[in-house]
Parts: sequence; C-alpha cells; structure tokens
Amino acid sequence: MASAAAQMDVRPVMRIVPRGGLCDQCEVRGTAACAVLDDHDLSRLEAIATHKEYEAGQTVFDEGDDPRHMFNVTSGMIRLFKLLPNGRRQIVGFVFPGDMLGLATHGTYTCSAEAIGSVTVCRFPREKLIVLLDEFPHLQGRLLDMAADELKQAQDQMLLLGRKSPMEKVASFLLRLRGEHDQCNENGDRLDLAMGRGDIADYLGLTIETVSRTFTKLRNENVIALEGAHHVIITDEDALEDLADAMGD
Amino acid sequence: MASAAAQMDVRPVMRIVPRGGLCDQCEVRGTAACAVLDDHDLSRLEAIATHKEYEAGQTVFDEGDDPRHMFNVTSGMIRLFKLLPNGRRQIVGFVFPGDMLGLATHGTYTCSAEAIGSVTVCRFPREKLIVLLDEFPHLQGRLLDMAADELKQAQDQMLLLGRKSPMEKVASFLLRLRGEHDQCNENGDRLDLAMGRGDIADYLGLTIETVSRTFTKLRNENVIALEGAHHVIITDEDALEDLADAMGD
DNA sequence: CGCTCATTTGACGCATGTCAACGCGCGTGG
DNA sequence: CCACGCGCGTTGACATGCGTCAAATGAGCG
Repeated sequence: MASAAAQMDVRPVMRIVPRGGLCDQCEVRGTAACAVLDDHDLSRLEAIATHKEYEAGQTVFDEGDDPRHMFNVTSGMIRLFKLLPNGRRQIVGFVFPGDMLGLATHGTYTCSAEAIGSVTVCRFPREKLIVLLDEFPHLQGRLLDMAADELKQAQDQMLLLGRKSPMEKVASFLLRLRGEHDQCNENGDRLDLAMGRGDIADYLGLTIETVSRTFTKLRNENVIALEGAHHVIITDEDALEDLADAMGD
Repeated sequence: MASAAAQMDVRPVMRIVPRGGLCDQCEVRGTAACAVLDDHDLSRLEAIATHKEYEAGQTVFDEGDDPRHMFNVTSGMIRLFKLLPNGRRQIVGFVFPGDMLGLATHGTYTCSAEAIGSVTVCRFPREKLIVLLDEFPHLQGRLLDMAADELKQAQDQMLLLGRKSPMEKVASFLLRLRGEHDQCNENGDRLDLAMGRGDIADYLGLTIETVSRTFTKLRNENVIALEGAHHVIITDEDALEDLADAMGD
C-alpha cells in the first residue's frame, strides 16, 4: 500500500532501492528532512540510522550535553525546555512527528528534551552525519532552510511572550497547533493536545491557572469546545483569529 | 600559501590580493563571517559587495520584504523587531558591528530592521551570494553554525521573556551587553548603550517606566553607576550576576 | 540660552500570579 | 465490578507587581 501514493503533486514518494530498508515505510517519509533525498542518498542515510523509543517523561538529552545524535521524530511529541536555577521552566518548542531535532546545534545542546508521551525516533550519529553532509551539499542547504524556519518560529514566540496578553497567547497557540495539525493528525477542527496544562503554561509564559481560566473563558464564549482537557474543537475560527492579535484595546 | 601569517593560532589576518580592495581594511575583518575566508575567496566576495549607510531611525528592510540582500554591519547598530496590529513592538534582536544580517532567511524577511544610530553596512546581493555558496562549501557550514548561534540566543531570550522578573531581565541584559562589548567597544566595565529605554523595554518585554525604575534601583543599590542615560558602569558584577537569575525568589 | 524630546518619578488600579480547596478521570487493586 | 487514591485540571479568594496615566526633571542640540 505504500506505493499508490504517487499521485500527490507536492512530494512524490519515490521507490526506495530494494534493500528491505525502513525509510520507505517511514510514516514521516514525505515530510521529514529526508524528503529531499533521492533513493540512493536515502539508502546511505539509512545505513547510519538507528531507532529508539522513549516513554512518557523520559529524557532524550539534557542542556549542555555533548550532541552525539541528531533525531528525526517518527511518532509522538517532544518538549524542548530550559530551566532557571530556582526551578522555573520555559518550554522553547515542541517537536512534532517528522521534525528534525538537534540539527542546528553548535557546541552543546542548548536546551533539554523530554518525551511528552511515547515517542519513537530515528537517530543519526552526529559525526557520521557530518561526513555525509559533505557529500550531499543540497542537504546542507536544506538544513540551513530548516534552521531559518526554526528561527522564524522563535521570533514569533518572542513576540508572543513579550507582547501578547494571556488570551492572545492561548488563541495564537491553538491556531498554531491547528496549522501543524494538517501534517500530523486528526480531521475537522478537532485538535488533540498531547501536552498538559503545565506544558502549555511553560510554553506561553503563564501559570497553569491562567491557562485553565483562559480555556474556560474561550469555552464560555463559544469559541472552542472542550472534550476532556486534551481535546479542543475550534467552533468559531474567526473569533479565535481576532483574539490572537487583538487590534484594539 | 597566500601569506606567511600562519603563526597566529586563531585567526591570522592575511594580506589581501593587491587590488585596492576594501575588505582588508574593514574594521570587522577579524570577527565577521568573512573571517573564515582566505584571500582568494574574499576577493570573490568583495567583488559582489556594495556599501551603504543609514542614518538614525532609517529602515533597512521591512518584515515581509523579499530578501534581496544579506548584510554585514561594519559600524553602528541595528534593531530587529516585529509589530502587532495595534502598534505593540517586540525587538527580537540587536545587530552589532561584525554581525551578519539576513543570512538565515527562508522566504521573506521575518522581521523589520532599523538603524539605531548611524550605520554602515557591507551588502551582498542574495542571488550572487547563493552562487558563491556553492563554490565555498565551508562558508555554508559556517552559516549553519551562525544560524545555530542565533537560535541559541533566541532560546535564551524566550527564557528571559517568559520566566524572568523585570530585575532579572535588566540584569541579564546588561551582562549580555558586557559580553558583546569585548568585541565591539570601550574598556573597563563601562558600557555604552546605543539604544534608548524604549528599545530596551521592547526587547525585554517591559514598559519604559519599568526599565527606568529598574535602572534606578540598581543604581541605588550600588550595583551600577549611570553617567547619563546611555552609559552604564558595572560596579558590582557579582551582585549583578546574582540578580540575573536569582536562585531563591 | 532655550527648546524639545527622552528619561525619571509619582500615584493609582487592574490583571495576573499566588495560595488553597475542590472535582474529575483514570488506573489500580481488592 | 466497584472502591479507592492519586494526579491533573478547574475554580475561587486574595494580594501585589507591573502597567497606565500624568507630571516633573534632565540632557542634548541648535
């Protein structure tokens, strides 16, 4: 069944060389960084890849660690965060299935990474990958583009953290999730939040209580509906977009 | 082979080919991205560079613009910022002399850039630069490293914006400036702030008034001394570092 | 020397953090 | 299958830190 997908216009899934590889069956084959590779390159990449699983809450790496690996998340989600001495935490990003992790790392890991739920990754030893990079110049360009995208997201997040109200933060967060959701899950306007309220709070620079109150307010104003704490249905998208960066006030 | 400058371990300033070039006299020759280039590469780079000046407050480019150029700031400082519809502003970074600007740009510029004071830049047409990039693979690697550094800074800033108190923000800001200051100016522990209180406020996610009050507080506690609003002398560095991320509450 | 704009200082109120109690869902074990 | 307990989420009461508004002071520049 992996074969019949060739009619998609955007990114034709090419046949892989017949070596019983895993990449061709990979669920994120079409979206991950590997998507720019042709079969031959991919087989080279696959040769150095190993797979690993993490369970909920498990540490993938810590800030300051020597970056031995680069990761491609094949299922589940990861939170990236930094800690202050007294325990305060700032989540600097969530990693979705298909996203690369640790590619733009110069020196040591700049933040810690934990599995939110169960996570499976495809792992590349950094040294070997760097050797391959010299062989695939277009892959290096792709990495630069991906770093640029991360930087853009980081800038958006700085705007959010520094200048948005709690309501604007939560609304922006939901809309951004809906954007990702195309590429990773579900249908309709139903979002499933893998992360808990604490993660959301630490991502948006708020407290758990404020996040919870804001969700409640959105529900009471019929902008969203909640099916349990981890499922959100956007019922009034226009209103949500207005709330995400309110003109007036 | 180009020169006998090999005795310096870090970054030998090599003689440039005799073409009356400008790069060899460039004040940021030793620190800018160009520092990894040897004479031959540099002369190629120089061939596509043009110079430009901006006066205080002038726009270098706007968010959303097509990224025609990459910049190397040779003197003065630039603020990078994003705006919200109602006029709120978040400064996402300051560009120091020697820093590159617009290198990790994928698509359009992700933020706007304005000269803080008088600024001179070295400007490279993007298209031509991309062609050169294919010829200098080590330059591309360098760009990726620089993007990684920017990303690290962005993550630090997210931590600051989301989880630090005004006092911690201002203290962190001063310490970070002191870090940069090695590479750009002055001596002793005297910092000169090119930017005004409004810029600092919009960088730290505060109001002008809170920034001003925090400076005053630092002065009253003899942690810093102020010589006019734009000159800060760090008189108690240890205290400042303690304030930058206070352990206990 | 005086104007103008940036910065500082003050007074005040509100939004959001803090502390605390409650409820709910889920997994576990009886 | 039900009872229990634990962790997460919600809701409430309260306090305060920071933003808002306003006025005074000071610095830079013509």
